[in-house]
Amino acid sequence: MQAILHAAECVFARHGLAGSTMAEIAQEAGLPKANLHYYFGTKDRLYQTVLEGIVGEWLDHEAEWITPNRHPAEGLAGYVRAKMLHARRRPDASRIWASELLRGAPVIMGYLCQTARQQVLGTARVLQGWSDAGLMDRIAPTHLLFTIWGMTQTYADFDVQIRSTLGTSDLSDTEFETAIQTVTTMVLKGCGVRSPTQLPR
Amino acid sequence: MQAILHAAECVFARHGLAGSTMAEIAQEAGLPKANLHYYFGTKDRLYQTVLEGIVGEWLDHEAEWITPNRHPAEGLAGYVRAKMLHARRRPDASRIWASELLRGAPVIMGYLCQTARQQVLGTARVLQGWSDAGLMDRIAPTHLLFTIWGMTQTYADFDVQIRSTLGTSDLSDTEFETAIQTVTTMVLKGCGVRSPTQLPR
DNA sequence: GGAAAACCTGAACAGAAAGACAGGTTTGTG
DNA sequence: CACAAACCTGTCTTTCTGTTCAGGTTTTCC
Repeated sequence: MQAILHAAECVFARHGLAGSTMAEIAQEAGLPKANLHYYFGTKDRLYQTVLEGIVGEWLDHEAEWITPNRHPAEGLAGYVRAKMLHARRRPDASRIWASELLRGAPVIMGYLCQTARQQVLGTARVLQGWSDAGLMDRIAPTHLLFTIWGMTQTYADFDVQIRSTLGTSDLSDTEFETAIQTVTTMVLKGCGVRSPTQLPR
Repeated sequence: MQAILHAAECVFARHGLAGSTMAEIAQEAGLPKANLHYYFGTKDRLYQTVLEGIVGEWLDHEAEWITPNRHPAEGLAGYVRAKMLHARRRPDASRIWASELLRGAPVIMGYLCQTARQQVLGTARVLQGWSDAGLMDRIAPTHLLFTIWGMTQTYADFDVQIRSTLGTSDLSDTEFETAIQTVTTMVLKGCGVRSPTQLPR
């Protein structure tokens, strides 16, 4: 059951929904194909289940780090780091999410337009608040989020490109730390975040 | 012939390689299925041909904008704008490229590790030169490129997410101009690019 | 004008993959 | 222990899809 979901996540991440076969997922899970159908009925339902498990992770760190009572230097840095670590720890989840979006999000459109949208707009309001309080530059809050998502997801979704450019078979921890540093710097300086030594709030 | 490639690009962008069928591409092109095979033999070869047409676009603007004799303020802003406009003008191409990378780039791995890598490293050297000349901060040059790619591609690949967040059925020109502004600002400030009023070079 | 080459396509084929199902095994429960 | 419920799986069926091929049409070139 859990093994199936794990195997499915792995296979879906490699080949996408259409490119994955129940047979391969079954083999990855070490189970007969019919077993998957016993638990999940159809391939689409299995995919949907996997996706639902991933969906929550997407906005996880947002509410934790981007809050009104934090200083943006702390909030943004923490958020970026959390997103980057997520990209490193769960690249399969990121890829499935990316693949779903690439197709136009047929399965999770509802979630995207409802729950997700509300939370993102809420986060954007916090960013706006930080700007209004003079803690950082005026910058389109939603677009700031889009750019952060873009930068961080790149490290999960397109790591072939990154690895082939750097010429390594996989990113070392130190190289990845450089990546985090770079993205963090881009965000903090890019938003003109004032030093947090001015007391928060 | 050209119609086939165009139709294929459109369909591949929507469903990915595995999710696309020759029948759908044929229909999109208004031709019988057998015709596609007459020209391209196999589905894989058709995909490869489409991809080869796209591959070149990826690095197109890099050599044009990021050159030693430009000031980084001009070079980076121009590059970002070019990439963003490309994302807007040819989202299908961007999506196919993204989809290929997501799968681990089985088809274009060779290109990626050879031609592409060399050019990217060359560009990185220009960025390094700008830093050395004191025109911008010291920042890991390759990672700077990765972040730019990430931010710009997001607007093509994941535009469902962007549209659903903003609550519009498609991005207006002015909204997109805001996006370009935001990304440009993030990059220029993020790299600490000095004002170009100090005469270039 | 005629032959050869290139172009085109309807119909059939072969393999793969999703799903159905019947029958078997284990687990839980009174 | 007995019975039911849940669990499991080998095999079969059906649908889909990439590909082939035989035969036709148009174009090119002498």
